[in-house]
Amino acid sequence: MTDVARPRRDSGEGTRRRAKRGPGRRPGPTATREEILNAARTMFAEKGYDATSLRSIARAAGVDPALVHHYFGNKEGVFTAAMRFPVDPTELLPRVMAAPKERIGETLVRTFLSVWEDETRRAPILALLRSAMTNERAAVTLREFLTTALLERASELRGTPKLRVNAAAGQMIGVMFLRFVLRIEPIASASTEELVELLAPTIQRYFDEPGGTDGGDKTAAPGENNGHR
Amino acid sequence: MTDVARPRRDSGEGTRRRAKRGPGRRPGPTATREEILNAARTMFAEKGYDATSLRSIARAAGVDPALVHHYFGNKEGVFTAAMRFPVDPTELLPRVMAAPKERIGETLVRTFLSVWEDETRRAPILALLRSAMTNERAAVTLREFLTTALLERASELRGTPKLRVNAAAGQMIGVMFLRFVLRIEPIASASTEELVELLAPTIQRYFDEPGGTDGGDKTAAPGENNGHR
DNA sequence: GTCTATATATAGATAGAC
DNA sequence: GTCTATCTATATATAGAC
Repeated sequence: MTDVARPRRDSGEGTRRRAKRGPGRRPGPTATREEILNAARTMFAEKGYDATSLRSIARAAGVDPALVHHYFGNKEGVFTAAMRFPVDPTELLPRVMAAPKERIGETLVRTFLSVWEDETRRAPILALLRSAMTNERAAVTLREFLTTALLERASELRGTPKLRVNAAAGQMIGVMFLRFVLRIEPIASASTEELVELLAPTIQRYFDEPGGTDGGDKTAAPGENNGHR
Repeated sequence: MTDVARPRRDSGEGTRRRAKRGPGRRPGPTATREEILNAARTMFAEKGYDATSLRSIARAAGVDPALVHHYFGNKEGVFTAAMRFPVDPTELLPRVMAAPKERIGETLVRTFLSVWEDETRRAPILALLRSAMTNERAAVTLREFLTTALLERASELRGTPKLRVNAAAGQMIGVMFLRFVLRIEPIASASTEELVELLAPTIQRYFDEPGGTDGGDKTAAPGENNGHR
């Protein structure tokens, strides 16, 4: 190697990070931790787990990479801290499932959309989705959340066969994928009302007919676990 | 990981790659290129674009990393070469869309499933899906393929509004995601027949009712572009 | 609590020997 | 056509100064 090995040696002069500031703790209460988490949520949402670096999170948050490490230990620590799910199913799900029998489809679609249209709630969900595609740890996190917190409880609350709840979830997730990830038209630009018109009957049907089109489904008896796990 | 700096200096003795062999071209016709592409398809399917390295592809294919570069130039070259889509929509789609009006749902679900159940055809699709989540190049590839090769042509062939075709695609993609990526039960273990029973009526409905539940849809006239893009 | 400096690993890519 | 060796960039992680 020639002379290009270590190009910089001075500190705080040739580097123009953000505002010039001496070392040591900043004055005032520390909101830095939350800023890092917000930046991390955005980064994980955009790039997924593996492609998001601690350095890029630090850069987005305007802090030093070592500070991120200081707060959360390592990348996985940042991830699990950032991925506290932004929807509380224990509050949201019973409210949805308590809808009148014939409006369960519309209620569910509207609730689902209201969460996804909200940028601050969509980001962490997208982060989990993106990361679950390529990272086993994220896949386990998402699978467990979906299964125990949403799907199984929805099945129990309404006595709907789990397979049909899965199908309804697939419909909603698939549409969100086309709308927000691939941004395929015209569904990416459709209004909430258009989507409700389009999807509510499908969701309604999954929750309406416990036996499917010709009664061949294996069903989960309402309020009772049929031993599927 | 190597224990010290440069542990090996000789060639073909201390290294036990696969079989011992001298340098230079191997005898016989060269199937190496295809082997590399097969390995690349598997790797991209498992890890996505960014997390797949040229070195890991070479390792999986049993060749030297430099050879991968020799054939395909760079990582993007390997990707586009590996991602030649394993389903030919110009052959498959008209066959599906020519089904009897009342069996379009079942036909489409069965065809879709037959592709996804086939490991060799599922791998490259999964690769595209995974990569599209985190990589813009892959997202563009997948969006263009889905839009021009599948969705718009399906809409034209049947005169179905594009928004409804999008919804049908979302249903299928979402279910495949739950089944093959997240492996959520019970849909991950459901049989083909169960899935046809479950999903065919939904797909059928999207292709059946051009006006939606109360006629509010914007429609695409058959064989004519309504100027949505 | 926040920073600089650096150890260590691995990525994509190139040059050139055989 | 296939390989070794190496360059450059960037990743995660750690040590310790202030």
